[in-house]
Amino acid sequence: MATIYQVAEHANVSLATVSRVINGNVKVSPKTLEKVQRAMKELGYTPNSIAQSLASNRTNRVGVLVSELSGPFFSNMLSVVEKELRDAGKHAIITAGHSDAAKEEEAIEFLLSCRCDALILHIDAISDHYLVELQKRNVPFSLINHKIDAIAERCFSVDNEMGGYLATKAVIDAGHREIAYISGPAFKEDAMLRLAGHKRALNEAGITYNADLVETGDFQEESGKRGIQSIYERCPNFTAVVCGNDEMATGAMFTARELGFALPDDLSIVGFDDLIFARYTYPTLSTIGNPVSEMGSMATKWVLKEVYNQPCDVAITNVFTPEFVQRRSLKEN
Amino acid sequence: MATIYQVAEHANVSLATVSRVINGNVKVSPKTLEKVQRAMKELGYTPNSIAQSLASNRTNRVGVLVSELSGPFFSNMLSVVEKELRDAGKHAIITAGHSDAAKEEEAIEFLLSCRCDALILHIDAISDHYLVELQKRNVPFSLINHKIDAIAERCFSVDNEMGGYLATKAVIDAGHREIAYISGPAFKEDAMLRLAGHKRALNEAGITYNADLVETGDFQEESGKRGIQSIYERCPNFTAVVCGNDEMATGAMFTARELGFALPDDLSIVGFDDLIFARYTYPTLSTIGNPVSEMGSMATKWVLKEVYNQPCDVAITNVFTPEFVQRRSLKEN
DNA sequence: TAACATAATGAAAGCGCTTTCATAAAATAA
DNA sequence: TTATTTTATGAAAGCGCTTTCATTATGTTA
Repeated sequence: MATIYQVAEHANVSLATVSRVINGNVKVSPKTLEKVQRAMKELGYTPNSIAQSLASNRTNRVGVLVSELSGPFFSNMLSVVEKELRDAGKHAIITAGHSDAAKEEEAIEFLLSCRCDALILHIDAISDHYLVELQKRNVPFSLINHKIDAIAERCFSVDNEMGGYLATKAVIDAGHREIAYISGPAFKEDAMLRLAGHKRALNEAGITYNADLVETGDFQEESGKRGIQSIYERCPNFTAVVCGNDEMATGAMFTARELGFALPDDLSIVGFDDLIFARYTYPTLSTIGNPVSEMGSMATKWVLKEVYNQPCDVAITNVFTPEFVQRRSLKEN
Repeated sequence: MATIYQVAEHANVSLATVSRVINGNVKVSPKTLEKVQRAMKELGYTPNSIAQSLASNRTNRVGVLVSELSGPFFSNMLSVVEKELRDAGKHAIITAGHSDAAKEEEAIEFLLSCRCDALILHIDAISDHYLVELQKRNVPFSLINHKIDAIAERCFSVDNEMGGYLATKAVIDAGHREIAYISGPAFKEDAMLRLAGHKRALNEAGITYNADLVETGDFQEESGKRGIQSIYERCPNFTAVVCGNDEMATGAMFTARELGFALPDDLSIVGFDDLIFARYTYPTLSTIGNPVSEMGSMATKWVLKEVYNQPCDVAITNVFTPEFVQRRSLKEN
């Protein structure tokens, strides 16, 4: 592989000049520019990014932490983040935190030890305190799906309360009054916000909140099965169930059938997230669109702008508004 | 961040000695070893991987090319590959080729320009010739889901012919005789092998192959819809349809219902790949398990062994045997 | 034209490591 | 003990770039 020295010699300039045309931040005369570019082309030169990083003290690495690498929720987001970073000439170093505080911190330490220029974090368990501390270690980071007021400008999230509200409102608008709710775990902020939105919609419609109609799951499919089972045993007369996410909704669908409900005629089900498989379930799942890719994109743009000083063509949006996605699993009552 | 110099000074040895304990390949006396290790700990030293790469001419980067970053088929594989590489201290640089020859070549050039030590490739469109040429450019690579006899030892694939055979055999064993087939595109080797397996199963059962019962799709859901529609218009009396992959199977399911089939009573459907959503469809999808994660794992192990000379604890398997996964969409006729 | 400001270029140091080669210390043989 | 081999350590070059600072070439003003 050709080096900058060979290009310099071939173009009959110094290597400093070659470096300048590579980086394009300092002016060189049109004449030498052309000479150098021709030399680079003739030698098939590509800059050695490792050497660039070492000399410039920029690794061009961006650490990305998500809950899971596999699974439908994140793969779209990763795909977007990765693409935008690559287009900007940066490398994504991707890790998973598995919704566990210790593992998440370990993953962040790993990313720091890689000397990432910046981090894009989707965390589930780490305390706000840790993140505020992290800020002081002068590695810039942006946050997805989590909002901390102290650093709101670098947080990108969906309005979960609004999403919860919209889900339940759609169900109410379809004529349902006895509405079960399977929530995500209490320690997850988004789960609690969605539940809060549910309550607000009930309240607005003058429906009294009934704790017997609510069950707490863990966002996994199995807990959707258990959730609907428990609620059914307590009060079997609900006509709709709103779930904290799509995975639990598919579990609820499964068990609802086992319990003898015809779907969607006897029971309407609504999810949250609009995962890819929401279109494959039967009946297809009505849900709340969670713009996870858009959040990823925005978090990436923030990093490119703030850390790498790249111009940003769109306005930075921090909070995204969710939308109800109508499919077949919600039916008029 | 502490550098090797500071560690050397703190431990009162030369930086060459520190380098030796970091890499552990040359012997240092127990006494100095201990001194250096203590110094490293006290200073909180972590080696700068960029500097290591520059000096050693090893980037510790492994390029990974898949068809798509998002979507269920690859996310599991990526998850496995990424984890195994990280555990080995390597970085994965991940790209997508989008099943297009030009884009795939471009992606490979990109990975080469990143100076990857090795590549792990899942290609759809690139010619064998290109790959054989690539081999001469002295970047080692392994191949997933594609077999080239000239470099078989670095190819990791499932026995697609066998998979196609098993799918159709299961349908025949369930008593079906009029079996439709929706194939993947003709230019994809795996699609053709699956179809060949289908034909073999028919042949073995004494069923005459009827081209009217076969339609070619593109492995996307929509083409499953179109495929079953076309076949239905030609000969509407089939009782089962075998699909080249799960995506087309879900499309076929959808349109089958529109055509008035009750599933699985009037029509059995079998897919291929066992994607995550095969468990969410209704009825749940009988399919062929494609060990895509295992192939990814094996391709990674091959790279670690051959390129980085790391010991490998398991035997290298090049060809994986698929298995039929029984669910509800296949019913006795 | 002289005097000065400005733009373009080059020389050289340095980024944090690895690795070769030379040397000093320790172990072994005679 | 001395000579010889083996082992551990250090000095220094070099990996391919960026960047500062000094220098030269060019342009501007009076």
